[in-house]
Amino acid sequence: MQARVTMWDVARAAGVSQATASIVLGAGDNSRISKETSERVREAARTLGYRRNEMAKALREGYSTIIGFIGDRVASSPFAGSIVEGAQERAWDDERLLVVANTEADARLESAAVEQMLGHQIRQFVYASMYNRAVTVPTALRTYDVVVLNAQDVSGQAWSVAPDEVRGGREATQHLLDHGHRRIAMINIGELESGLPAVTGRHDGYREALRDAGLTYSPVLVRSGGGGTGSGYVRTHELMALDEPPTAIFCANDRTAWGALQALAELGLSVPGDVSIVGFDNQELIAAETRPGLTTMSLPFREMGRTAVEILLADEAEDRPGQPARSIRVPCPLVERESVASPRKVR
Amino acid sequence: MQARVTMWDVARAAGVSQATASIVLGAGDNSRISKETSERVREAARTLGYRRNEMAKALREGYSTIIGFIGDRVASSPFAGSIVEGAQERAWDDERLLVVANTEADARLESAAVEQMLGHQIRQFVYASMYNRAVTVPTALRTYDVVVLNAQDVSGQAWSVAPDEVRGGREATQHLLDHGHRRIAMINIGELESGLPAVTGRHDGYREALRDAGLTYSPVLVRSGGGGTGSGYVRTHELMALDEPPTAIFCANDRTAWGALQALAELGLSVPGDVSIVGFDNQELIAAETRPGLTTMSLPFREMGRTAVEILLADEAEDRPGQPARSIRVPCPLVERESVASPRKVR
DNA sequence: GACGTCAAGTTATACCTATAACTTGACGTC
DNA sequence: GACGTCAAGTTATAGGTATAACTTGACGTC
Repeated sequence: MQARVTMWDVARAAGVSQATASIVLGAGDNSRISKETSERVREAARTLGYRRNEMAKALREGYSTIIGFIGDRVASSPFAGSIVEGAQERAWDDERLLVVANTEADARLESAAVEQMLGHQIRQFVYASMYNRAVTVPTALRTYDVVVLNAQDVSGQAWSVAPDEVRGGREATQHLLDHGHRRIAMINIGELESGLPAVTGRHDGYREALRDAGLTYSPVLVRSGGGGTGSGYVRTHELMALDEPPTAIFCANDRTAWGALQALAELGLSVPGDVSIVGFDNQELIAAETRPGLTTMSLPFREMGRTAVEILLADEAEDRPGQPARSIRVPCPLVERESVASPRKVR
Repeated sequence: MQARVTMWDVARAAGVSQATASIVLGAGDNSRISKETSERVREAARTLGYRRNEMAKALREGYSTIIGFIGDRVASSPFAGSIVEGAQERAWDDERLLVVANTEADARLESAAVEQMLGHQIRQFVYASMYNRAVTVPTALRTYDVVVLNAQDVSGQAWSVAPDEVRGGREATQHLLDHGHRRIAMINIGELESGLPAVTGRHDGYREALRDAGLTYSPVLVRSGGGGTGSGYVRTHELMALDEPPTAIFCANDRTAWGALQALAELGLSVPGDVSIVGFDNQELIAAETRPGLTTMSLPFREMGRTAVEILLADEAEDRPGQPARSIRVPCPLVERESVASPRKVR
């Protein structure tokens, strides 16, 4: 409504030149202007309701302060939703805006989004994946600041931030060991050959924990499934039909764990009385609402989002040119609910 | 990497003036330039890899084409996640970027976000709420184009887009009526006095459907709960303990429905054999995974997001000044799974 | 053949900011 | 008292685009 207020207006009101207003109102070193003048300018800006035109600034400086967030579906997935939230939050701490683009894993959409963002002089990007996998950063972005999120960069050029799957698997298993379990099964969420970090990493962690506890890895106790409730249900029935059934099951995601709970209920076995369960992902909608509540490893989405933007901003501040990219592993904290207890004493 | 290529470069390469390049490359009427020259310019732009500087454009025009999305938590909530996706998708159809801001319902954060967006010359906003309620559009935005999403605008000044709760409630109930049920209970997700559209609307719909079917509304069959699994569980036990228990229950959300399923399983009653259940919200994680799968009303988040942006863009195209704001109701489609069947013949 | 009309461009300018380069006057120094 | 130094500003400019206003030449008309 009210006519736009520019630096000129502020300067005029304060009786100084536009340049002086810019120096005072800008972020940089303003020691060149006396205290009194500075205050007069700031006061004028305040009363006039001055708001900097970020477009003019971006044009002048050659880049925008907006951060681009490009994801295959992350923004919306109920799964990883808060990854955007974390990123946005961190950006916000530095008064930065975040634009999001969903590419739906469509290369044409992706390159259009990249073009559009580059057109907006955006120079810092988060390139996120819905699930932890290996991705290729679009060529057009290579020259700019990119952090790969919830994924691994194939080229190894860019920084990446992903959950520490191995450690998560190890700690989940360790939690069961700590309660005294010795016969611990695992239901995975895919084939090891897939090479997906979530699949191989959680399994590796499971294996490491057993080894560190001096237990032998028993292939018969390790099953792969599809990641859905159904496979958790089926695999659990198989496991419990063994001659020596497990006293605890580490399910590599919560849906699988839910299926396990259903199967155990059907068998008349109580959780955690007869069998303990640990899940993975901490999907609130499931884990908090099953009976009993599911003890599970939380995927630190918000944290990861924050970290990714943190790296971008630190990068810019330090202005380090050739520092080698690193791959950051964010730990997956254990969320304790009611599905774990000590095994019954047999004999 | 390669030096920035501007319209000047394109113009030079094509042997024309920058103005000509602008006219050809711009969106507007370019009939003033001959076919051949136009083609020459476009060709030059293509080979040079010209990309318009949107900042310069925004500066010149006085507004950005970016759309601002401000929400209390929508962007991240597993609940309404795809509302952003829908908005972004629609924006994208017109090659528009969307910036998101999570305000966490914090007024200071909100006004900072608004300021920041205004500073970026953003002039079109979606103001979204996590759940359907009455909201007040920030004063600073009043002069601009705002569509209120998943909420009602208190002032009635702005357009709003929200789910058609009443119709959803009616259709859910109708679905049970169609299967022959006559004794249909409802477990609500809050007190009617709260005035929340989700609570009152779904209830009104339930009531209308009964009335249209010539049935009397029986208060004893209507319970209010908190919306969680626990309340669904408790209320269902109460309902089934009645002298004449219902043959079907309309649960006003999926978590409540899940609790109902748990209670019925405990009572040894089969769903849908003994009792039919309809939920609301279609939370995939729950509704698709319960046994039996839950028949429920889907909240059209993606659709709503699309619609909101659609309105913003249409608004701009038509350039209609004083057209009165309208409140758009988006229908909630029924998603059929396995929790509804005809009632057992009694006697 | 003087004039109007039209197509196809071109010139000039504004949008708002940040900063390099310059100015001005006061003060200190020997 | 000639000169250097410094504080506290100011002037001028660039950054890329869109468009209003102008130019130029060809053609048609009476």
